[in-house]
Amino acid sequence: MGKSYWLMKSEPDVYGWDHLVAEAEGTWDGVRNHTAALNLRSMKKGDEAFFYHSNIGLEIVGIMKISQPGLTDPSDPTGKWAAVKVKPVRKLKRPVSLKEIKATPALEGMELVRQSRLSVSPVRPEEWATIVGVSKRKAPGTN
DNA sequence: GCCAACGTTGGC
DNA sequence: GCCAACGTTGGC
Repeated sequence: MGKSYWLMKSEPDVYGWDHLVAEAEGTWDGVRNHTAALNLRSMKKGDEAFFYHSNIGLEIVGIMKISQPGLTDPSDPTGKWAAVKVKPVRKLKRPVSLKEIKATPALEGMELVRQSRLSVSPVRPEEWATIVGVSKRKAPGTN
């Protein structure tokens, strides 16, 4: 099966892109929502994920890859919740904001938009390509 | 099994 | 700070 794409949210004042880069490899744990956990369990090694800054920033800042899938959440004493390990791949040339995503017709079906509270969501290949494309262009309204 | 109350997340 | 969306809990 081919590579899948994901979007993972974190509050940057708690754990942001720079934290992940500083660590070189991070454990994505603490997810306590069944839909998000199901998505975590569906990840395969080598899958790629957008790193999204929630609450502060509200934008996709970088791309990471799943380095170790199928882990048990080390922060969960019951051992029922899932986790994965991730490595940073690259920072986007410029962040792509939620506002811009919502303003892009090709992205209005994204889980990020449809279910805003979901912290780990799938991204369709065409949506992934659209966002990467947008990140290579100049931000709207700037010169 | 239904549903009201409550808690949490996250955008605005 | 507010509120909508969603999930969980507990009374009945």
